[in-house]
Amino acid sequence: MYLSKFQLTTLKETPSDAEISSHQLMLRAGMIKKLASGLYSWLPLGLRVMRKVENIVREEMDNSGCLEVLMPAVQPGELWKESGRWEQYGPELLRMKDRHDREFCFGPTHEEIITDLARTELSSYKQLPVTYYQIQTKFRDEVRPRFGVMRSREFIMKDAYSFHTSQHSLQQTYDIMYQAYSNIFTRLGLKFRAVMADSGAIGGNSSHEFHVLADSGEDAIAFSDESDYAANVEKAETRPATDKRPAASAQKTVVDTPDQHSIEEVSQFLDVPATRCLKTLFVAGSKKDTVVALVLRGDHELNEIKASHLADVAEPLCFASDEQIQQVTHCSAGSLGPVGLTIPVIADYAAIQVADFVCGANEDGKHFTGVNWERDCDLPTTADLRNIVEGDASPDGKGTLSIVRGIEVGHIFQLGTKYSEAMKATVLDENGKAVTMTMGCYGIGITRIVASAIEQNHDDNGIIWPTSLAPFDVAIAPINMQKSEDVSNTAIKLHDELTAAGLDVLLYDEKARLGGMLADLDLIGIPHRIVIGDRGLKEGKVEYKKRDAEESQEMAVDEVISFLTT
RNA sequence: CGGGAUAUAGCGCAGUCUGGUAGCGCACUACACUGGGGGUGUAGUGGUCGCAGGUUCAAAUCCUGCUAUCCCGACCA
Repeated sequence: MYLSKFQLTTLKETPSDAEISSHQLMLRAGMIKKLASGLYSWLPLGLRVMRKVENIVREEMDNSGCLEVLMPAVQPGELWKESGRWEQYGPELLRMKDRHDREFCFGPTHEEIITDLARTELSSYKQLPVTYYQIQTKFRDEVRPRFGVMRSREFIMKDAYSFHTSQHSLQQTYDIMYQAYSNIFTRLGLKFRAVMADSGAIGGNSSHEFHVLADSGEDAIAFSDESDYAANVEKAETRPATDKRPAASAQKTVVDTPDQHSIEEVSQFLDVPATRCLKTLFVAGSKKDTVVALVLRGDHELNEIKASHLADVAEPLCFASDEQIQQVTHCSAGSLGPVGLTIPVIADYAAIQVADFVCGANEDGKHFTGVNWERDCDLPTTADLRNIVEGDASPDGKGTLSIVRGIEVGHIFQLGTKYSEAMKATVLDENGKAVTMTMGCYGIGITRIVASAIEQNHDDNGIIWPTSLAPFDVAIAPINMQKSEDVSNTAIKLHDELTAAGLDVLLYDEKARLGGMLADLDLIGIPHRIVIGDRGLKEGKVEYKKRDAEESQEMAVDEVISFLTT
């Protein structure tokens, strides 16, 4: 491809409304252009990358035995009413009416449509299992679209749906999809992790999220250094400690702590590490007008989802009001502690492991030091109340946990019969009896992958594409091509021969100074770059540099060709 | 939906307080010079100042209403 026949519109300045690197770089490189909030046009350069992602996904899905279909983006409301989601789905569902006043929506997902397809197309167990997939535009009317195509309203997704007559068969396909997803992200050249989702709720391996690792990711994920365990931080469980609590060595003492409320303040004021301070939070109980005390180690954070699942605690979680706290303790939040409380007390597993701890004295401006469970107050019931932190033991008992940030780009889960039952999707089994099909569902955010690949691979100069995603494989930057026949001939020769060898080559044949060319090529992230100049050609050499290499190297023209094509 | 901000050329911004015929940088066009990281010069193109009303001899500027966009929060696959 000659640049003069392509379209490259790069920006030197960063558009002001782009916050994260991938968004800024996609705009600067001229990959996308915003049309309205959450809506983007894909320009030629960006589309090339997206097609690469699509093709890899498509190949791996095909290799896994899935069948590609294409369903309408606009869907009749009728089907959504049948599944019950017309009412359930909030304003995120873009609803509309046609000229006959019939209701439709722009599909945010396709369970209803595929289930309708399956119930009319499939009639025998002999046709199962089957997995359909499509690569298609979705629309979700996000409350707050942001970060460019990372969280846009219209986006492209690969969604797949499988149909089975047994849980066993579903599990088999699920495992195949898990492997296919791993293959896809490996081929894309991305650092990723499969992470357990909904662990506990449905149990077992019923749901996994696939995350691309990047510091700017919206999710925090915990993984073990010695096993495959990996989970979303908000879902990762902590376990009761197996060690014995250290023996008490200090006396319980009341100390004045005027105006010291937060753990940070108290810990600094008394010069006691936060790990030896306990924080006590009052929340609404599950019975009306009751209050429950939750006790956590000072350096830990309450996990509101875990807490709200406890039988004694109201769901959703609701913190006690100042009046309620006053009623129970005659003091205000900031001086609360578990000593002498008459309301139910639930402590986190880690909190009861602390000896000689600091806690509020339930009296304004006073704290206890040297408090010990059992000796100074009853041992409370214990539960998993907190967010897991770096260094915690892995819940599977193997290794310790590290925490990294990730961008969710894939999700596989077992749907069961939620849709097939509501929509009466059945086939006849061996005995000629109608059975409701069991379903699985597998999504990959195509457009989000493009953005997350950039989040994971860029530097100050621009994007560094993994080779499998790059819009072009090789870029040729000829110095003064318009004036030097040597340079021009070599550039064209390189372009033609590399292209003939099956590489996507971009020849910078427009008039520009070298600095301009290099800045452009670094920005758009082409993996291999060849600079050609008269000076080097006198020695028969051109200059080759890999995008992420520190230094360039001199090579003979033929050498470069064989280097890049073998 | 709550809080905050912005809207002037394709992009980044000044001008608004104090009303008087639209500015700067980048990009773009033409020509010349220019071999190592967005170079220089000369000459150009491009804007009914988000929209609608009002005040005024006169509105980008003051007033009213609306719309769009962004940020923080809540919500959410």
